[in-house]
Amino acid sequence: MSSLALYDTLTRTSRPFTPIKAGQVSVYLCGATVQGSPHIGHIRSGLNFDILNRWLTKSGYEVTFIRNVTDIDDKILQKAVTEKAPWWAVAMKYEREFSDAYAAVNVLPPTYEPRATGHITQMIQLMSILIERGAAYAPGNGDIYLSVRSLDSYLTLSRQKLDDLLSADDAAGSFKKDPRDFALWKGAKPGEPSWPTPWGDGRPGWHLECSAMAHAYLGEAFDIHGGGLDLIFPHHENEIAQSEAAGYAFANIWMHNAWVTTAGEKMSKSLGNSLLVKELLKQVRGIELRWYLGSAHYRSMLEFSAEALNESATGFRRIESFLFRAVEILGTQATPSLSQGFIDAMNDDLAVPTALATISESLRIGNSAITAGDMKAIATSANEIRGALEVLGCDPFDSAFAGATTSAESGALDGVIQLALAQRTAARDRKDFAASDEIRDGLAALGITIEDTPQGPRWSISRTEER
RNA sequence: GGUGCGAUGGCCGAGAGGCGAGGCACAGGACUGCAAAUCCUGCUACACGGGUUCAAAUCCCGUUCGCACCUCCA
Repeated sequence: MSSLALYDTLTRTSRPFTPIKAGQVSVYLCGATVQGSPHIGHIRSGLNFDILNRWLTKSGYEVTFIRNVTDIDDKILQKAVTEKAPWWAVAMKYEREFSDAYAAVNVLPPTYEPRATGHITQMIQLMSILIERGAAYAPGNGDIYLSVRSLDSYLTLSRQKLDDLLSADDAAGSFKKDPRDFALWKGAKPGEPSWPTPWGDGRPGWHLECSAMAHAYLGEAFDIHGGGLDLIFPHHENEIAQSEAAGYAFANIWMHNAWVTTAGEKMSKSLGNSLLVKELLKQVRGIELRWYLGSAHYRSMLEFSAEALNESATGFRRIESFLFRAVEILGTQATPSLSQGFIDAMNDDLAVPTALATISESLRIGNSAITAGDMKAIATSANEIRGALEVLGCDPFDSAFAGATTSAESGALDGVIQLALAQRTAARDRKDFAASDEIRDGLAALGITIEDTPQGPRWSISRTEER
């Protein structure tokens, strides 16, 4: 039995995972800043860490999974202006879109999903500690800055030197003691939301909320902190700075997922609508989108293409189809189990691509077993495949993916098709192949695929779309 | 300027000193009335130049190219 090793950005090595408290794992994932509709890059992050969550749970840990929502920031305020709506309505609208997108690809809800604006008290408390300890200062304009020169260490995660950084262009003429100091809190501006503090009215800076909320729900030290690669600097560096300056040990392991890229480049928010989750869900099912986004290793860039997505979806249907056939033949649902190969792969820093190879192997064995009529081997393969799909969040029998049609409707549809198939079988029996092919072609034109098996004909909805 | 990541067959995509990952596509075969589905077989790759080693896709040095971050990006 192998044990879990995870890659830690801080040490740049993969190392054995040992939780702080035996049997329990605490995870903090930087979730969305709800300033626009989610694209597949955003959702990939949630999905990669959902696989981590599921694997930890499957491995027997009790997981506390916190994924925040940052519902106040500059871009949300800008958006409120362009959308002519209150900032809180904008934030809520996009938060719902994120929730819908996560649900569509079967990302499990986190244990708790704290919002930044709900934790102003904790932020003020954290700032008080930082000011008291001399790590932060209020220069009098309403802003509060963290003094990076006062820190024992800084930039350990990104391995940069403070003096090598290009200085921020807003540094000139500001109230900052050092141009690299960053704002924990921003003084109130006319027309913008603000909250009262001992140092004057204002609103949170970008980084403070994660330190405050991680502390609120996971305590001074926790196991895993995750997020996108682009958060390493400045967001995570600043979280570390704030938290350590306050005397907290903070995260034990840092995990970062890579991006979805297009034409070799990181997706940006100005890219248009084509890669929004809600658009792609018009092309493939949620389970297929998940299979595609989850198939690359979380630390590898995933180069998006419509062809790759379709190819991936086709591959998934092949696996799914085996499970459906296995259930028909066995007359019983597959019981999820895990092969040793799959376990070893997942334990090796969530090596999903290697894990997928084990599914392919099980699939080949399972399909051969169907041909051979080897019930025991069919069951073993089906169980292993279902177990693997469950961990990857792609179990086709998961109620999360239940279709929208009612059983009455699908029963009626099956009845109609069975009638047609009976006609076709009769035609084939009298060797009237012109008539039988006409029926098959007619059904195909309606998007229904017919396969002749030793157990008789079976039908399925062909989901392959042109383009 | 600083700090990282990467380059693998027609395509996608793992691996990280020695035993051909896997998938897709393609070709041949089995099965089929023909298909579909499935199975079998084939397709032997690691950017370039040096070096270390009995052995390098993997380690070291250099080069080229690509990508990213450097204070409100997942």
